[in-house]
Parts: sequence; structure tokens; C-alpha cells
Amino acid sequence: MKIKKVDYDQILKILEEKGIPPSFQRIKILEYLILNRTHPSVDEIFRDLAPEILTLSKTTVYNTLKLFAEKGIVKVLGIEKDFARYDIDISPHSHFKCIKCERIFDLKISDDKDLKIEDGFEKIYSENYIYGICKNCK
Amino acid sequence: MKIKKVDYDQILKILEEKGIPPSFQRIKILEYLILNRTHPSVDEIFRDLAPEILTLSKTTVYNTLKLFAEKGIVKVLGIEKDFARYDIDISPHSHFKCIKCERIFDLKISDDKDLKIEDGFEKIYSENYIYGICKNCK
DNA sequence: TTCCGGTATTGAAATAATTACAAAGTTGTA
DNA sequence: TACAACTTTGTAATTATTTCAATACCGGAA
Repeated sequence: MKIKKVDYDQILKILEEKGIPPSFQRIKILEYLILNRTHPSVDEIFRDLAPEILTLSKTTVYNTLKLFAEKGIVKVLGIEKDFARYDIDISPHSHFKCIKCERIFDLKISDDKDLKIEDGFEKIYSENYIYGICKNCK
Repeated sequence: MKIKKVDYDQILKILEEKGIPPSFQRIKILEYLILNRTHPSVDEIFRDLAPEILTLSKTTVYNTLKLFAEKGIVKVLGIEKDFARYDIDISPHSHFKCIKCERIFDLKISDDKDLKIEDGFEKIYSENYIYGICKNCK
């Protein structure tokens, strides 16, 4: 069985490219996002990292994710009504939430560009959320 | 100058069709939604109706909109990060938020059906939000 | 190494939207 | 008029997120 490992050089490179000074917490949170592609929430990230980083504060998780979002490392998902989820995959794609198991799935978007917008409106970014039942829950 | 008026029979009919017993507050809130197609928030509805309905409680606005949403009279929009907006137009369409003037515009969706979903996922409903600059703000 | 200034982290308190809940008001009916 | 069911109301609770000030950390200059 293979233990997933993350190349720290890769993480440091991502941070450096975006002009973010690395810190232990930032590296760990970024590593978590790369390893856990489940669109985790602040609570989930905090819950999973806290045992490993005993002094970790939830504020740090908030601060770090806000910084990552500003620098374009993560995308904030508004797919939940009450809280934010974060996606390390910033390539254009849609999200599917199963209303039974509550999991979030990535969907290849058929073609983002062919969604025409009326003239005069200038699109900067968009979000597309689909809700339903996933394969496993049917 | 023409004063917009709402046909109360129409409002009563909508409520009756959905099995919602009419009340003064429900009628007024539904009238507000029909007259103000700006995708208002709870706060906006409360602020505008409170002078007219002196005893109105914000809880009533919440209760009523939740009831309307459950019965399919309104759609809840997750286009804002912090609060819900409500749309009396339940026909399939997208929404555009101008990041300058903050207004929400309705967009005709090019074709909802041609957004193909991977096999095995059963779509129940979806939401599509587009953010950018509107005609007036350019 | 030691000091210093800037930055990062932390935890507590503040904020704000929404919900829970119980009391009071309203309505229709017998 | 009396009653039961439902609606409205206001307050308190809940919860995600932000603010903020104190502390901790880190890298460079002396």
C-alpha cells in the first residue's frame, strides 16, 4: 500500500510563485488541500489538522484560506448555504452536491464559453452548482 | 404617471393554489415580491414593509419566505456570500451580479439542457451565478 | 550571537444572518 | 361566546466569519 506523500518543493514553489511567504501553517494547510480533494470546509481542515498542529487556531485557517483565495491558489465555493468550501482545483469546472451523502463532486463543464450572456454585461467569473443524487446513492 | 397596482385576486389565487392560508402579512410580502423584482433580501423586505405594517417582525418575514420557498412560490438565491435573496420568478434563468452597483439582473439562460452531466449523476436542480460589470456601470 | 522590526499566529470578543421557541394575537366555527 | 388551530411576534440561541490586540516567530543587521 502506497502512502500518499506531498513534495514539499512543489508546495514551496506554489507559495513562492504567488508571493506568499511560507510558514508551517500555510504549508500544512496547502498540503491538506492538495491531498484532500473533497472541497473541505474550514471546520474540516481545522478538525483534521489540529491534532497535528496542537496550537492551531481556527482564525489561522480562515486567514490562510482568505490569503490563498486572494492570490488565486484556491477557489471559494458557495455551494453550501451556511459555510464556505475550498477547492484547490482552480481550473474551470462545475460542482455537484449529492443531497443524500452531502459529498461534492467535480463535473467537467461541457463548455463554459457557449453560455452566452446578453450584450452589455461583462462577465468576470461565474459559479455553477448542480444538486441531485450521485451514482453511489442511487 | 401610472401607479403600479397588484390584483389581490391574483395573489389570493397563488396562495390558494399552493395550499397556503392567506394572512395580511403573507399577502403583503407576496405583493412586495411581485412588485419589486429586484431579488430582495429579508432585510430589504422588512425595511420597506415595516413602515406600512407597524407590528411586523423580521421573524415573520423569515417564516413567510421559508414557507413560500417550500411551496415553490419563490426561489432562494445563493448569489450573495452572507445572506439570501429571493426571486418570485421561478422559471429557469441565470443571475448576474454587478460587482460595482451590486444589483442582480436576470439573464436568459442559453439552454439549460445542453449542460451535460456525467452519467450516473441525477440532477434535481441547479444554480448559475455570473459576476461582472453591468451595462450601466461600464 | 543578539537585537530589532516586521510579519504570522493565536484566542477572545464582536458581528451578522438565521433559527428556535414560547407567549400573545387572530381567525373561523360551533 | 368559547374554543382550537394557526399565525405573528420578540427575544434568545446558534453559527460562520471577522476584528482586534497580544504574543510568538523569523530574518537581517550589527
